[in-house]
Amino acid sequence: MTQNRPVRTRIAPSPTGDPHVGTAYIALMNYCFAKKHGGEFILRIEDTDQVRSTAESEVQILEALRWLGLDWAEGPDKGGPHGPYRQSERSAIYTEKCDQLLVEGKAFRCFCTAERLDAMRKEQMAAKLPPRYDDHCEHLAEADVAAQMAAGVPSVIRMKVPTEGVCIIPDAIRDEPIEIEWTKVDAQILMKSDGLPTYHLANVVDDHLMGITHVIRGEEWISSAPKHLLLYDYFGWEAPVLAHLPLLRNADKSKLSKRKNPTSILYYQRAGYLPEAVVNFLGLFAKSSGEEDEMTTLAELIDQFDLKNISLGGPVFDTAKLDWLNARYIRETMDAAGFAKRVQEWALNPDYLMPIAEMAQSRVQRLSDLGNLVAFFFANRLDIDADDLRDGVKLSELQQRQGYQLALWHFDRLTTWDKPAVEGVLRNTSEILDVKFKDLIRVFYLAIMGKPTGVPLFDSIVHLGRDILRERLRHGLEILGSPTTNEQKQWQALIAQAANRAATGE
RNA sequence: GGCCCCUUCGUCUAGCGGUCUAGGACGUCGCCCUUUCACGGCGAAAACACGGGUUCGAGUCCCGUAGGGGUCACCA
Repeated sequence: MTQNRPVRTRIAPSPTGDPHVGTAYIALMNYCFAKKHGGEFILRIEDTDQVRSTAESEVQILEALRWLGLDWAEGPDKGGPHGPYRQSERSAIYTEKCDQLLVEGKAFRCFCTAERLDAMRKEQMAAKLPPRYDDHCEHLAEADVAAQMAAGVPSVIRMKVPTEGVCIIPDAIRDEPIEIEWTKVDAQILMKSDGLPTYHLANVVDDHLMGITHVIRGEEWISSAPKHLLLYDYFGWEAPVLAHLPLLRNADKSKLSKRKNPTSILYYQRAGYLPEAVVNFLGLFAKSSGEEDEMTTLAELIDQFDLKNISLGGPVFDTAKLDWLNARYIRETMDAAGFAKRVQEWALNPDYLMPIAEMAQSRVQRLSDLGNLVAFFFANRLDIDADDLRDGVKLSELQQRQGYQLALWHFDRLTTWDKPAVEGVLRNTSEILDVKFKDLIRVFYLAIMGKPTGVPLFDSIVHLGRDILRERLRHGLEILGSPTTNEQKQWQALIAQAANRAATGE
C-alpha cells in the first residue's frame, strides 16, 4: 500500500443538498495534502442516487468550493484526461467492471425483494444478531438466474465476501491498522436494480481509473473500508492509501447537523464570513499549533501540512474562533477601500439588492427610510430581546414557541424554496396550531425582521434563504427560553400531526 | 445491541517516560488605554475521564471501566 505514483487526491461530493462545511473540511485536507506533495487535487461528482441528486446542488457545491479557493485540476466543469467526472455519465464503465466480477465469480445476482430483506433484518435484530445478507441468492443455479432474468424479475448484483479471517486496514493518520472481521462485512450491493452502481463500486472503480493515490475521507467510511479494499483486490488493482478523518461535531459532540448548527457554506457566505477566514479556521483542525499565530494563509497551511498532525478526537465546530479570525482578516488584510469593496461584493451588489428594492420601493417616503426598513437583510442574528419579541403578540408564549418550532420542522423538509412553498409552511403551521394566520404571521415578522411589520414576509424569507431563516427562528426560540418537559411532549404530538398531514397530502 | 473509532482547560489544541507546580489560542472575567464602542496592552480563573498495572519515574506505555462518536440501506 505504499504509493510511489504521483500524488492525486479528490473530493467526491454527492449533490444531494447544500454544500456542507464537512465537505469543505475534507476537501481542504485533500487539497493541502496534494499540494504539499506536488500532486493534483481533482473533483468528482457522485450522483448515482437518482432520487436525491440535483443539478442545482451540484452547481452550488462547485461554487462553494470555488469561493473557498480550493481549485481543482480536473472536474465536471473543466474536464480532464480521466473524464467524465460525473458518475451518472460513467454507467457503461461500472456495468463492464461489474460484469467482470460476475463472470469471475466474485459477485452474484440477487433477486431478493425489499420485503424479504426487511423481514430478514427484523428477525436478525430480534435474535440480537447483526443484520446481514443471508446469502439466499449466492448459490443459485445458473439456469435459475437466467430464467428469472428472462422473466424480468428485478435484480441487483452483490459482492461475495470471505467467510473467515480479518481485514487489515492501514490508515495514514493512525499508528495501528484497523482490523475488521470478514464475517462482520455484508454482501454489499454493487449494482442497484436501476442499473446504477452504489457508492462502493463506483468509488473504487473511479478512484482507480482516475489515478487517485490517497483517499482522505470522513471516518464514517471506516466500516465499509473492507468492502473497498476487497474490490481493489478482486480487480487486481493497487489500493490507494486510506486516511479517515474525524467528523466535525455539534456542541453536544454529535455529528455536525443542520438541526443544531448552520452547516451550509452558503450560510457562512451570507452571514458575512470571508472565505480565507473559513479556510484558516478549518485548517486549524489539521495544524499542530504550538506558540505561533493561528492566523495562517493557505500557502502556509500547505507548507506545514501533515496528516499526522490531525487530532483523532472529533472537533466541535465552534465558530467563536472563526469570528475572531474573520475580524482579524477584515482589519489586518485590507484597507478601508478594500473593506468597502468586500461589503459591496457581499450584499451591496445588484443581484442581492434588486429583490429588496422591489419590496421596499412602495413602502418608503424618502430614500433614507430604506435603512430602517430593510436592515434585517444585511444582518445575521438580530439584536432583539424577549420583550421586543413578545410585543403585541396575540399568541400565548407557548404557541409562539410552537409556531417557530413547527415552521422550522417544515422549512427543513421543503424541497423547493419559493414563495408558494414558504406560504404553505406558514398556513400549515397556523392550521395545526389552530391560530389566526394573521396572528401567527406577526410572530414571524418579529423573529425575522425584529419588528411586527415591514416588507412582505414570504418574499423576504425566500430572499434571506433557508440558513439565515433557520438562525432567526432558532434565535427566537432561544430568547423565549427553553421548553418544559410537558411542552416537549406536546411538541412531539404536533410533529406527529404535521408528519401525518404531510403523509396524507393534507 | 454487534463491530469499529475516539477521550488534555467551556472550545481548538501543544505534549510523543523525567524539561509538566501541563504550554498556546479562542471564549469568559478583571485592570489599563480611551469622549462611547471596538482595537490594543496587562493579568486571572480554567484540563491530563476513572481504576489497575509496567517503570526509579506516566498526561505520555499496557489492560480494564466509564463516556462520546460512527456504522450496521437498492444514501453517499
